[in-house]
Amino acid sequence: MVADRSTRRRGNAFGATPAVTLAEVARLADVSEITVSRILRNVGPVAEETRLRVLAAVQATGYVRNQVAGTLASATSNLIGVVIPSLSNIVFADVLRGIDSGLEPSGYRPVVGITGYDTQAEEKLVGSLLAWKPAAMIIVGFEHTPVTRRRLGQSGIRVAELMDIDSTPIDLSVGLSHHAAGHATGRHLIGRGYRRFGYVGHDWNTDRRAKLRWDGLAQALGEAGLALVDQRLNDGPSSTQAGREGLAALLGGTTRPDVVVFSNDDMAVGGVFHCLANGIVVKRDLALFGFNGLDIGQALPAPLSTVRSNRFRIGQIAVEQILSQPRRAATPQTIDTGFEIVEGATA
Amino acid sequence: MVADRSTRRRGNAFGATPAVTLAEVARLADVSEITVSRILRNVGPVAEETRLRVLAAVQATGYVRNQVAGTLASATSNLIGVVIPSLSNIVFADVLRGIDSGLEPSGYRPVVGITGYDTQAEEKLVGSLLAWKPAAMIIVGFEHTPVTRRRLGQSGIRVAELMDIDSTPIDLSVGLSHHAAGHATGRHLIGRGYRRFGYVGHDWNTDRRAKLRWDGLAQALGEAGLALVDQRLNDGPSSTQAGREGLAALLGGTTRPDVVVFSNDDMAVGGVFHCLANGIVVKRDLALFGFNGLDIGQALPAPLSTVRSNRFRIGQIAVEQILSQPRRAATPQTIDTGFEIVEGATA
DNA sequence: CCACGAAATGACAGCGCTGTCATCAGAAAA
DNA sequence: TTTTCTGATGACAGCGCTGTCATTTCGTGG
Repeated sequence: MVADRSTRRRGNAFGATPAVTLAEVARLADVSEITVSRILRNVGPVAEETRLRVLAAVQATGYVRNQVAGTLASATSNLIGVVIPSLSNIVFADVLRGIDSGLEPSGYRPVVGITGYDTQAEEKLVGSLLAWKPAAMIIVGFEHTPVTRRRLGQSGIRVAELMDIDSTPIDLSVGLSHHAAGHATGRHLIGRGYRRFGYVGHDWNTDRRAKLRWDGLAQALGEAGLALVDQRLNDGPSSTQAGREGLAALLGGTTRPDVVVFSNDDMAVGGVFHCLANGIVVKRDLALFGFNGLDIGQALPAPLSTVRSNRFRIGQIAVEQILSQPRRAATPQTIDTGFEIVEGATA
Repeated sequence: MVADRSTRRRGNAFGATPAVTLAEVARLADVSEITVSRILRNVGPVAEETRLRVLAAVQATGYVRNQVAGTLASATSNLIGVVIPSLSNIVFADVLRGIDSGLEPSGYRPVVGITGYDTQAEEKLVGSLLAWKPAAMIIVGFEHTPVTRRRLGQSGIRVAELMDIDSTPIDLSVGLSHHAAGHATGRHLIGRGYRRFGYVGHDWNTDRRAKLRWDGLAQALGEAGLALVDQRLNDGPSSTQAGREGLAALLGGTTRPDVVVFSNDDMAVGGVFHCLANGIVVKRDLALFGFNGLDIGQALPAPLSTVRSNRFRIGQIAVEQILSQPRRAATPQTIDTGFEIVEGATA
């Protein structure tokens, strides 16, 4: 005998609660399912009386919409895949905040994945996120495996690559030119009279953008007939501690710089701490310069001289673009969110 | 005449790509859909030869699984709803990191929502996350509207409330006793000889845990026959700047404390900066104490004395619990992740 | 040479919802 | 009064997959 298939499964994977369906609400309100569906989605004409009756039934049953079924039926997802390298770095948390803030009024929800700066991990992640048929994907950077790039390309959905605009995007990129930021840093500091440049940085393999800034800086120096007098590269990720140690090491060298550019603010703050702990008067004895414009840098006893990247806006703008223009343009687009030199008091 | 319904819809909401289905892969590999499904999910016995043929077909078509359909059919979601108050505070970013790290090997994906410390916003969020029929929900804190609490309770899925264990959870709570942490702070500092306690804090309305720590501190002081000599409460969120200003205001008062306890490390770091900028020698002139054990505090010229909360572990443990025990226990559980006093050099 | 069990595969229905017509009152227009 | 809308509601099929049997195929022992 054939089992009763009509009750084969109930509740979720973990064998939880029965789950009220549209059908039950409809029965209770004495209307058809589709009418309930319409009311809950605010589409089509519905008599006020009916609406109230249905809403009461929803209330009474404790009905919770099943977006999974809805998404399948309508082929309209309200999920947005978000792929970021890390949450340890506040920069990406800022981007994610921006994304969330842009999404907030729309009802779209971010599904997040963290790659740990590993493009292989990213590949898997993108695969599993695409399986949810998200309405769009937002991903940090341009460094993807060929497979990732192909999948994103073929998905047909909008794909925003953030932070960086120094390459050609799959569909849309939102960010700033890190090369230009590095260059502007060099010009700015040269303009202020500095000549002996030092550099303290972190791992370029996982942070291509830091390398781009370095390139820009080096180019600006070259154009002025200058060159870095010394530099130190830590091979871990950026951190205050790494910046502190990096500056200590640099100052242990033979040539004393008059200004040190750090790969970012985290590192630069570490540099400030090194100076504080060693009686080096920042700016008078040694100028320091960062990148990002983090709050912490501005709260220092002497606000950090740095470049402000508009991370929050980058996330927000990406979302605005995607939501306002749900189909890809014929050619890849790039949105430059720019940057500003923050004078500060350390350089 | 009736339209051809078989082609009524194609691609996603935004009218994107055609989308390859299981059926097409099956046709190409000359097997049934269910066989393809089994192979992709690694279930049931399958001939190696068939597997290879199917995988080749998957490759050839560029097939991407549709988790939405799969979830609906199997009533088994691999989404986990995550609700946090903010990402500006690194503490919650740490928790989210912990969650992600715990989820990573399992294939589950976090769907994130940010409340902005607003329980009304949380209510909406929880509603829309539950609509995705997640396998579980992870949420920060105990402060929910009655509706939120009811919905979470009735959902039947596992619900983890994080950070705090000073209330009875809906299902599971993972965190530390903030009251105990505050109390331990008081005992510790009293033990080191401090008697004139000051306090600099931020808005308690949005951070109940800070209030709990204050309560514990006050209690410890009371038990020793002491009381706070003065305090300042900023009514915004915690920040380095707020801590800096708070300490300045406190020191402008009439009674000079010998130690100042801050509501957290962000605030305390601001306090350190104030001292640095005003020639106050930390510890000799004034001791400072924080809470959280953030990296930034430990990278200061003199490492901050504080209490380490194991935020990353909290997220991780919550996930481990949920995945290893997918059904609710008969009674609510609480997991204490504890805390440690970090001696540091500022108190 | 046949029965039997395990391995491999398939048929079928249905998960819970929504898009697409179709239908049916009642109001407005003719 | 009849026609024509417009507003309100419903019937139906199907989104793409997976759970549940059912069936086929083959190796092995009697």
